[in-house]
Amino acid sequence: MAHTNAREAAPATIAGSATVTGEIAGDIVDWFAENARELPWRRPGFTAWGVLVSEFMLQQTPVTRVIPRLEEWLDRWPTPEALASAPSGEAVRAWKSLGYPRRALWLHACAVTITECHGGVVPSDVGELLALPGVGDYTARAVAAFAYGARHPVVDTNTRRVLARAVDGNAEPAPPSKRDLAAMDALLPADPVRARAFNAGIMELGAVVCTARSPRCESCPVRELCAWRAAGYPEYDGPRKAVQKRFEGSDRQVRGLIMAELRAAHVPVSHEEIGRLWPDAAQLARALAGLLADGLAVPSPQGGITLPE
DNA sequence: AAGACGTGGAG
DNA sequence: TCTCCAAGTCT
Repeated sequence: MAHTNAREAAPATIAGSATVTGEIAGDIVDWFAENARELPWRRPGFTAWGVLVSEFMLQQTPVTRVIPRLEEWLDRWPTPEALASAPSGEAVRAWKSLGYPRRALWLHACAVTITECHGGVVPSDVGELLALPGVGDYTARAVAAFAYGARHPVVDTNTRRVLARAVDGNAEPAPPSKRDLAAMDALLPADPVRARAFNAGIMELGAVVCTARSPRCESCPVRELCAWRAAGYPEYDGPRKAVQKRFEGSDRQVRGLIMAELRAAHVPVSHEEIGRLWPDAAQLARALAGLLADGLAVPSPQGGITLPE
């Protein structure tokens, strides 16, 4: 398996006790203070709006791909009000090839709601954040914690993997569940400043050390406390994760081709032009129908298809 | 509550 | 080449 060079002799450690989990949090906070990457959203004075935009872009998308889009976006639309006054199609166009373009539409809708219902200020309340389109358990708490310093458990895929290994002794986390929030909450330092650092630090640890493929256990700050290591790095034995379907030839690929065409065009794209994008007419029609249903594409009064207003 | 939803880099 | 998977959310 992939962890061969990370394995070491299993120490006799009692993992999972309150003491150990408290040490884990403290060690991660200390490690993060020394090892945090310099990222745009960690710059002093980065706005709550910037945090919200970055969290949308980071959903299922690697940091390195997000950074250039984020900088462009915030230069152009530095406030929710600025984005709200632009056509939603411009948001989709500026999203470029980040993927999952519904996020651009949702982010635009967030800007409109924030402008009209929240006085142009990104909400700090988790309930109000959850009410925004495209904002789920992760993003709502990430904004509350990172933009406003509130003490909430922030649970993403990195956090779940680190907790699965260090606390539960499993190679991989169980499928996401509401219980993850409670589990993280139990580890969260009482002090909001440290809680914030722990939330960010455990994500960072999962992103750069306790990675999915080849964890760098030799440089892990909680190596000595890790339940997975203590158990001798047992392989994952839970339910098999659903295999992601092949992208080549998929409806997703066809949707992507159509969206790329709409982004590139500044006049309506004719059905004939769309027809040239993909040989399978039935699949193409299905993809286009889906985009129309999602509001990512709209019929133009003059004929053809465009991005939304 | 599985499955849909983009894209591209790494191994 | 091909599989995995990356700061999730929605239905």
